[in-house]
Amino acid sequence: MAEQTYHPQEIETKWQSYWEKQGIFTAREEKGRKKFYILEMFPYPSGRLHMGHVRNYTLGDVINRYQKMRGFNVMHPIGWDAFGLPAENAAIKNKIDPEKWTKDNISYMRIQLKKMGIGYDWSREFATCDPEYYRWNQWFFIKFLEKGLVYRKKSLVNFCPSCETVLANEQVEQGVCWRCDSEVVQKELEQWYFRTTDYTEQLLQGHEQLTGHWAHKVLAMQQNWIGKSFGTEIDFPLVGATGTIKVFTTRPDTVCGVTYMVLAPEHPLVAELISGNKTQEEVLAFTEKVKKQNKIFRTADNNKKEGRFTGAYCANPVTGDKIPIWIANYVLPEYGTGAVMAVPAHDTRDFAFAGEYGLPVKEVINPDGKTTAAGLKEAFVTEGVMVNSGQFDGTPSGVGIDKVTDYLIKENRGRRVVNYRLRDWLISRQRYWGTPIPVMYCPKCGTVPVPEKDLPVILPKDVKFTGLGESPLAQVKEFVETVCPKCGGPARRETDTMDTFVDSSWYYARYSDSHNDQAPFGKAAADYWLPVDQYIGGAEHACMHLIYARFFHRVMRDLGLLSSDEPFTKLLNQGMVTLGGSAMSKSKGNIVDPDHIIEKYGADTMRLFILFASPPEKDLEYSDTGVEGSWRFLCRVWRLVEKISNQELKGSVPDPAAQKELNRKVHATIKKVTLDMDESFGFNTAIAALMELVNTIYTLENKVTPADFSRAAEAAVLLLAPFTPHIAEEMWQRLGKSGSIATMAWPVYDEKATIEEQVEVVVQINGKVRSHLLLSPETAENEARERALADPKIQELVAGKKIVKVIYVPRKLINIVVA
RNA sequence: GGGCGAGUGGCGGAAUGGCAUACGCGACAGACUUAAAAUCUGUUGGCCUUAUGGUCUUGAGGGUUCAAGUCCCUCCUCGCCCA
Repeated sequence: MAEQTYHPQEIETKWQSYWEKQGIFTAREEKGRKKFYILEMFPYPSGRLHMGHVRNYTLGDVINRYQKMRGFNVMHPIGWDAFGLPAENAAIKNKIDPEKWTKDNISYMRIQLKKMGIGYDWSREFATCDPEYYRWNQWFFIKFLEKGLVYRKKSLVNFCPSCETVLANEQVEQGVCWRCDSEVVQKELEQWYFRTTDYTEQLLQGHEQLTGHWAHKVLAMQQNWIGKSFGTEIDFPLVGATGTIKVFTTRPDTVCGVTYMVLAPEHPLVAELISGNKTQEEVLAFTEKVKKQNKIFRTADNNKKEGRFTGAYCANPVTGDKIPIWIANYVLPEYGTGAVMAVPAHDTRDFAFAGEYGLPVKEVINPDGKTTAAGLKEAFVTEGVMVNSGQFDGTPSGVGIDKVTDYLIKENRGRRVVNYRLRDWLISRQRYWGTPIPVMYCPKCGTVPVPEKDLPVILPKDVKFTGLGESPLAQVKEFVETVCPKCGGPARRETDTMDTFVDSSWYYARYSDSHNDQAPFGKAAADYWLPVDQYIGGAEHACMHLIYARFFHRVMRDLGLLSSDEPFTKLLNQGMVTLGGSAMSKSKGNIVDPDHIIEKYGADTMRLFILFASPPEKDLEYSDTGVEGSWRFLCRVWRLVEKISNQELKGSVPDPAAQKELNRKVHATIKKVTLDMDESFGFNTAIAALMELVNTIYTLENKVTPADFSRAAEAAVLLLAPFTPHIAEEMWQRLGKSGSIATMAWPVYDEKATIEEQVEVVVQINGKVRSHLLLSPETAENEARERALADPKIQELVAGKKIVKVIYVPRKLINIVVA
């Protein structure tokens, strides 16, 4: 046997520099030519690539190369999500400048991406920490301000004590920080917000055009997050005082069962209601304590409900009953109106609270329309029939919701309202390594935006990192102290920076015109390239990046910067790469380093493994033997081409049936691979089909002419090109072809050639396979039936039985149903 | 508690309602070799059977259908999101 001659290390660097020198993946706008914009979520430059990156960028590159071969004008850019906390933490820990740390990481990871053979248009590369980029964050901030889409407000906010900064709602998962898993606490701070809620309905409605193109799961997550609910707002007038408490409820049918009212401790009426009360001090202390509690903890079902009576009462607008007003930890200020009408008989939490404090339970919904004699053991939360509700008695609760609401509207005590869970996006961060918020505070003029001509507000260098307290920028005198552009007097700069999700909300649009220094991007370029045709990334961004970007896109549209409604036409969410069944992580010590795989087997083997091991959406378990298998397959294809280039093929007497079969397999494979690429992201099955083709070529090697063999091998090499581009280029060259395979046209199949002359048709009796027939695919039903019944085995089994019917599925089966 | 998704050989996985287990890994046997690696050939879901063959099998149980991994209902387990 010949010595191994496939040396990926040599050919991979050779073709990587070829692609770069020839500018194979440099994209240019070409009017009239159909574009395809493929993008993967850009990486945070954490240091080195991990297998998750490898998967993400490999998937993107397969689509990139495939669509290019299909004739599209493809743009496939890359850049760096370069602002963020790890750089700052590294600075605190190792006394390295965050900028240097970030840029060193980028340099290393850029080399890694190139070593993977990803075909990027590097001319469009940028990092979000470049002032040329973040100046446009600042520019957007000011445009948003002009449009009233930015505002500053003091309120209780999520604060991560470990990251020393506030967080947006989306960045708190189950009560802990999305980045570091520390428990989030509440702090009252004055902060900047983007008015995402102006676009709530649009974000929801935009789902219509994304349905079918985005993972159902992601759309469902966003829908949950936006949390639209229809309900009734009811006014409960205070007793012995003017004013009302407004509550939002989705169950107005239970209004007669209200036995107490609960306000969130943050509710604006609290102070007034307890004022002058004997227990005022104690209740106040209680509200202060609860305000600091974690929200998830407060609302958890199994958490102990705590509350205090305010001493005040309100009246039930339907029954007129006098209702005590309580304050409790389980009501949050941001849900609905921050006040809840408590119906212990029909709400689990209210029931628990009532039990804790001995409050009455009044049943108003019952499955049979009677009352439960023994009293309720738990809340009855499902629908039933209204009881104890005066004029509404006997009404089914579904109907009751409308009836009660109509009554309240007539009485001017309520209204139909739509409630959303989505809040405005808190973008202030008390950190250094981010975009400075371009605002200053002047004692005379108040809050003054930095004039457009003065942008960018540059992030100062040589900052001290104490890791404590407010933004490190506050310590930089030269930065903070400035001059008010309005009055010329002294002013202080805002020292908070922007959430880094601002950076990633529009980077995909910047790629259309990366180096524009007059605007974030030109309209012509944006209109040519946008939206992104295919976006790829993890589903963990469903409620963060993917909502923010959709919001931003629409704002950019309304600013006249671009013309589409949605940023990402199609979205593919790749699964995780696991080892030992769990996600790779440093702390678990189950890391596989892509560099090592490339060193040992080359990038093509790594790419092939990752594509073949699992469909893109599913989790993928790393396996050394799986990598070996991919390597073996590539060696096998390589030897195929060597037989041609070394002219080892013997010109044996060709067998026409084998020639025809090989040709059929070639066309069937082109068809299978093409459909897998176009319809699903069936890269694993496409590769399986290629393996079958290669197996067939070997099997028929001695029964076909060298020309037949070469044609089949050429097709295999072309089909392999998007997956394993280096070896494909090299083989293409060795097959005597000129030009880069990356620029070749995708092979076309002949439908007629894919049809088999004879197909095996199964003969079933009562659904059980009893025999097989070889038939032409066009065999008519009559003939097929005769052939089946003539089969000796079938005759034996059918003998003496009555044939009820015969089902014939051409090319598949004949099912004889006997009595 | 609600919503969504998943559950198929020893393993990763494949199957427009039409032969379940393609392709790969692993394992076993053989060829080549002094030997090993590499490569090549063959076998490889369970049970019964010398074989031919039979029979069972896609988390569990029902149903629809000539035919169900696939559609419907009930349930179990796991994952994710929301509460």
